[in-house]
Parts: sequence; structure tokens; C-alpha cells
Amino acid sequence: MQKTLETTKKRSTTTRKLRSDALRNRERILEVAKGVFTRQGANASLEEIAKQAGVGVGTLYRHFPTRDELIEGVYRNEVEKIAAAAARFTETMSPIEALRAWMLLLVDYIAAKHIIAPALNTIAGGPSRLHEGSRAMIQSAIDGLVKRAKRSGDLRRNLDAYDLLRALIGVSHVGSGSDWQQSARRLVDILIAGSRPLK
Amino acid sequence: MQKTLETTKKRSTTTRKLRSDALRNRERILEVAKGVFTRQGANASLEEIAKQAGVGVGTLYRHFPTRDELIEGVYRNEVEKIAAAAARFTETMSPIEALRAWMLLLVDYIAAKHIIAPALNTIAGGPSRLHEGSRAMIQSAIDGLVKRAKRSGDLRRNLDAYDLLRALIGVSHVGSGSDWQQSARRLVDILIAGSRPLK
Amino acid sequence: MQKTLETTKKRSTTTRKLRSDALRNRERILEVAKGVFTRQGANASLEEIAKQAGVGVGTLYRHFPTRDELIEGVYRNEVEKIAAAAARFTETMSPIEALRAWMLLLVDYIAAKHIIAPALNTIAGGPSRLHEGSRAMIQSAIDGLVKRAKRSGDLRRNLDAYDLLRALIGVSHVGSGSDWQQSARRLVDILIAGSRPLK
Amino acid sequence: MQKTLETTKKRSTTTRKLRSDALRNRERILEVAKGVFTRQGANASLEEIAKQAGVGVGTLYRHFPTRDELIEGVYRNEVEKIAAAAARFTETMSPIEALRAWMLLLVDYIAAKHIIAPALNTIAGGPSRLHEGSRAMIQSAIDGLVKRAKRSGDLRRNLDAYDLLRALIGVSHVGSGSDWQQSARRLVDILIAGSRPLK
DNA sequence: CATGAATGAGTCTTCATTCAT
DNA sequence: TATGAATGAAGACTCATTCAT
Repeated sequence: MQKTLETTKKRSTTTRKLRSDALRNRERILEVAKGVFTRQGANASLEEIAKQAGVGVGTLYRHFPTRDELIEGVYRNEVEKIAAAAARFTETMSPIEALRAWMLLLVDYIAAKHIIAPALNTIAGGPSRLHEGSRAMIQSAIDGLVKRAKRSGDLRRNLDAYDLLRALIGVSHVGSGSDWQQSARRLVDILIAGSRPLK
Repeated sequence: MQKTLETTKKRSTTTRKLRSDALRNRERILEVAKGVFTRQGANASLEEIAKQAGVGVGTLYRHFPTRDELIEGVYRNEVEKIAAAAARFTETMSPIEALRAWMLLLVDYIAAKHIIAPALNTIAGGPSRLHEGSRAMIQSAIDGLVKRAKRSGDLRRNLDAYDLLRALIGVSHVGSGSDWQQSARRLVDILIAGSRPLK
Repeated sequence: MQKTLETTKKRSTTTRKLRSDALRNRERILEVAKGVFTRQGANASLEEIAKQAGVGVGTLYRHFPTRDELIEGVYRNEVEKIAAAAARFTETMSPIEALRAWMLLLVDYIAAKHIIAPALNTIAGGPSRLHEGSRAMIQSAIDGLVKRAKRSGDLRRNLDAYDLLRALIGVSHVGSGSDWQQSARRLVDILIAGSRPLK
Repeated sequence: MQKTLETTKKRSTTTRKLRSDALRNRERILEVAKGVFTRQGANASLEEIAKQAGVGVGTLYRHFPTRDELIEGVYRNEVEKIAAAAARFTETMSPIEALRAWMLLLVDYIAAKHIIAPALNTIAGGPSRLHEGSRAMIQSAIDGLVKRAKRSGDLRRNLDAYDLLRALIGVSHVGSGSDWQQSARRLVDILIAGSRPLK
């Protein structure tokens, strides 16, 4: 997508297949994989993914030697976007608002791509090191938001951010009625209300 | 007609396979399947399950012609226990305590056997009719508890029981640290606190 | 259950379940088997046949210890009817008419129940001894008819009856259009015309 | 025909396994399959065929995703040869001789490879579309021959070519005695004699 | 580097056949 | 004798993974 045009014309004379080709492939694969995993679960056929991405299986294997590495690639991509949002919200909103907004975003996100949470358990080997990195990113995001809200007195000081995270992820698993958005919003409000100082 | 004497007597010693053999097998299979699905996910090898249950594959297939029927069997079994608990708690505890106890139980339960929630999504075809029945049982359980707590004034009247359910199920998906129990307890408290009347 | 007490002595009055029970079963099985083989081919599931006949597999096996014996049973049954027709026609029709009628009957018959001819080849082991007996019956039927027609001068003396048989059986194998009957009739006429004395 | 001259060019020297590796495999499979089907019937083990062809099952499946496609492949191959013969005979023989020769050829052919006719019925789903194409080829072959013989006055004008076909196919189904060839010859003669104009 | 043909292990699934009741 | 549960061998089919081109 970003790639703008260019591609063919000049380029050093000899380079028939420059490495941007590889990059493009890598991205294509990740993009497709996200969709396929979302739809078919973490055991989806790699050949299928390769085909949809318009490359041979071999190519897919070159980029991601194992299934787990592919999943991790997808995963990391997505997580980065979420983490970025946390930073953005922190800069532009009040502590409690930022937290609330981010929680809603997360719920939305998870709802859309079931890979994120399912992957955590499905992958052979439990909650595994596979996602350690990604999980850390998310955790640090919510940690920051929660700490900030604690400081401003909007949340109980003994609140555990990770507990919130757990509850949020759950929302994605009961399947989504048409009232999805509403339910999520209500749930987030309950969680925030339940996290306020007792006063 | 002296009882059925004879029949019982001399056979008692030799009776290797009573007619309830089939029943026993069925239960054995369900028992084993629960464990295997919990550990290996919903795609576990049926042959493996049969072997662990000490029966031939054929027998497993006789009882559960499709994988889904087996999963449903396991599922239903478990769900019934949970629903039963809701009834029990309702009779022996105060509204809010009953709800709290049940929520904790559910969290425990889901944490122990990942089949329950994962199954919801994993099975081809989305949240599918496969679990409709079971889901209904759980939903009706929490509905009952919540309604009761609303009547006693312990919960906001505009609370959606299903929202709570969603949050609870989520707890099972982030994987379990050693602080699992604690986290669950805290989360349940947050949810209940957030569900209280606004005063 | 069946207990079949005392079949030996004076059963006449009390005979609850005499061995006609077994006979009835045997016939039921043959009847059903004919249908199933006709529809599903010679490899049809024996369990299926047993179920449709309303008996357990075990019972089927008692009567027909091997699949081949069952097929042969079906086969023999059918063949007898055809052979009987040859005799009947011989008594009531002119030589050439009898032959013609019988040929048409055979074609009809084969068309209706594909077991007869297919079985000849399908069964593992080639044209096998399995049908020797049955084949002999048919062959002798047509032999009789043909000889009679030769004597009356309606057919060439050097005609081989078996050749006719071969041609007839074939008719059943091209599948049946709606013009089945017509085609058969024309074919029979061609064969007879081609078998006439050279004048 | 295929000749596809010179696409290769500079690769010629090193090409150990030219891209026609796949092609060779495909042909090997067809060749073997013909034999196995002929001997063991249309339900023969595909794994067996793969092994005999010296390829993995996977390869067989790549080329022929379903059993029917494999059968069709074999079938088509054979049928083409027969159709070709019809054309050849037409060019080199008198009408009646061409027809006679072709009929004998067909009988021979069917006798040798039982797949051809059996396949017609065995395949699940009746005479099915699977062979539509092939059947058409044969039918058109005999149609041509018959029409030509009608025009030359050697055959009755109201003769149905398909009737002849039916009779011929049948010859393959009674199994083959040692007098096979003779019987076939006689039968063909009967059919032709019976198809002559009545004069 | 990319490709996709080949491979074969792993599962699923069906049935013939046996055997305890 | 009749029954049908149990068994396991056999075959179908799918995919992850390798490797020659």
C-alpha cells in the first residue's frame, strides 16, 4: 500500500528482483495471514496463505521458517498499533478518558481479529514465550495508562492493571451479537466504575 | 420366584463385562476427552483419545459419530455441573454472595478446562449451534443470579448479565500466572463493585 | 431372549418360535440384500443390510458366513426365476417366439437388477466359481431354447447360444435411457435376424 | 503434436529433471492406474497405485484430486485410442469392413481392460457425467461408421448405432473363456448379419 | 530468491468380523 | 440363536516441509 508507484522503471540496471520485492512479499504474507488466521484459526493451511498472498510456499517458508514465527509476525504487527494508540491517547486526553478510550479500542480490536487472544492459548505449548514480547507491549501500555489514572486519583491505588486486561480480552470470546459495541461500552464502564477509589 | 437367584450367584465371579459396558465406555471416553481437549485443543487426535480411554477407535466413533458430537458431549457434561451450582448457591446464600461465589466458580472452571470458552470460537462455523444449548444453560444460570441480586437491591437494575459473562470468560484467556486465583478474585470484586447501584 | 425351548419333541401345539423364524430371517435378508446390492454394488455394507432387514449383523453372519455366500444366495434366487420362465415359455410358445420372449425377459431382468452381471466381474477373483452354478442354470435355459429353435429350422445350426447370452448381458451396461425397452427389443430382433439360417 | 519446440533454449544442458518431471509422473500414474483398475476394479487402493507408480500418495493426489478424476483420466486416454482407430479404418477400408474391424477392436479392447465398461456403472452416481465426454467420443465413432455403411447400402437405414454399441459392450461381461476371440468374431458377424437390409 | 512438485507422516473414517450377553 | 458392542485393519485424504529447477 505505502509503496507508491515507481517499482519498475529505472532502478539499477541489473537488479531484476531487488529486495524491495522481498519486502513487499513479506508484507503481503503478513497481511494475508492476519486475515486467514482470523477466519480459520491458528492452524490454517500455510499453503493456502501462500496462495492467497500470490507466492509459492517456499517463499513463505523463507520469510517465516516456522508457523510460530509467522504468527508472531502477525501478532507483533497488530500489537504495535495498539501500543501506539496508548501513547497517543496519553498525550491528548485526560487520564480517565485515555484509559477508557484505549480499553474500548482494545475491545474493538480483539473483536475484529480473533487471533490475538486465541493465539495465546491455541498454540501448542500454552501461553508460551511466543507472545512474551507482544504481551509485554500491551501490558506496558495499559500499565502506563493505569498509573497515570491512579496518580490523578481517578482509580484505586491497589488496582492491578493486568486484571483489567484480562477482563477486556474476554469480551472477544463470547462471540459477537449485533449489540457488540454497546456491550463493550457497558462493560468498560462497569470495569472503570468498579475500579474507582472507594471513598 | 425366589428373587432372581441363580442368575446372580454363580455369574458374579465371572462377570467380566456387564451389559453396562457400553455406558462405562461412554463415560470413560468423555472423561478422557475432557482432559485431552483441555491439553491439546479441540483438534486433538481422536485416535489418541480412544487409546487413552482403552477402547478402539471404532468404539469411540460408535458413541460419537463426529468430532463435534464428542465435543458437545464433553461440553454439556461440564456445563451441567456449573448450572447445578447456580441453583445450589441460590438456595444457600444471600443474593450477592451467591452471584459472587458462582462467578468465582465459573472463572475457576474455565481456567481449568480451556475447552469451554475456546470451543466457542474454534469450532468451524463460528459460535455455532453446537453450543447453543450449553450457552443457554449458562446464560440462564447467571440470569437467575443477577435478577435475584437486582431484586434485593444489590445490583443496578440496568445491568446486563451477559456483559458480566463476557468479562468472566475472558479471564481464562490470558493464561494463568501463579497469582491466578488472586487475580480472579479481584476481578470479580471489581465487576461486582462496578455493578452496584449508583447510590 | 429367543430361548427356543424344546424345539424337538411335540412342538406342534406350543411352538412359539419355531425355526421358521430363522427361515423368515433368511428370506428377509436375501430380499433386502438384493435391493441393496442392486443399488450400492457388491461391496455394500453388510451392517447396512442387516439393519434394513431388521436383524443384527451377527444373525446375518450366521446365515451367510461370507459375503460371497450372501451374494450367491441372492444370485441363485434370481436365476431360478429366470430359468423357470424358460421352461414355461417352452411349453406355451413356438420355438422362435419362446426364445424371443425369454431374451426380452432376460434383458429386462438384468436391467432391473444390476447385480446379476456386475457381480460376475466385480467380485474379487474374476468370473469365479461363485456363480458357476447360477451361470449353468441360465446357460442351460438358453441352450434349451436355442436347440429347440434350431430343430424347428428357425435358427442356424452353427449358432452358439452362449454368444447370444453374451450380447444380451451387455445391454444392461450402457445405462438405461428412457428408450430402454425399445432399444432392447430392437437389439433382440437384430440378434435373432442375424441368427437365422442363411437361406 | 506437443513438440513445443524451443521454449527451453539455454537450459538444455543442465536440465536433470526437466520440468516435464511432473508430466512423466502423470503419465506413469495413468499407466499404472489402468493396470490396477483393470485387475482390481474401480475401488482399488490409490495408495497402491501411487506405490506402483513410484510416487508418493500426495503426488497422485496433486495430479488427480479425486478418484473419479483419475478414473476419468485413464478412461479418456483409452477412449481416444479407440476413436482414433475408427478414423483410421474409415480411411482405409470399405464401409462394412471398417465397421466390422472396429467392432472387433472394441470387443478386444473392452475384454482386455474391464475398466471401460464397468466404470460406467460402478462409479457412484450411475452412468454419470464422469464419462459423458468419453461416451460421446465412442458413440460418435460408431455413428460415423454406421452412417457410412448405411449410405453404401450395407446396413438397414433404420438401424440404431447405439444398439450395436450396447450389444458389443456386453461381450465384456460374461468373462472370457479361451474361445474369447472366436466368440467375439461370431457375435460381431451375427450383429452385422442382423443389421443388413431386409432386401 | 522464488517456485511449486514431491514426499510421507498423521488423522480421520469405515467396515468386516468376533464375541460376550 | 439373536443381538449389537467392540475391535482394528485398511484406505482416504491433508499438509507441513524439503528440494530441484
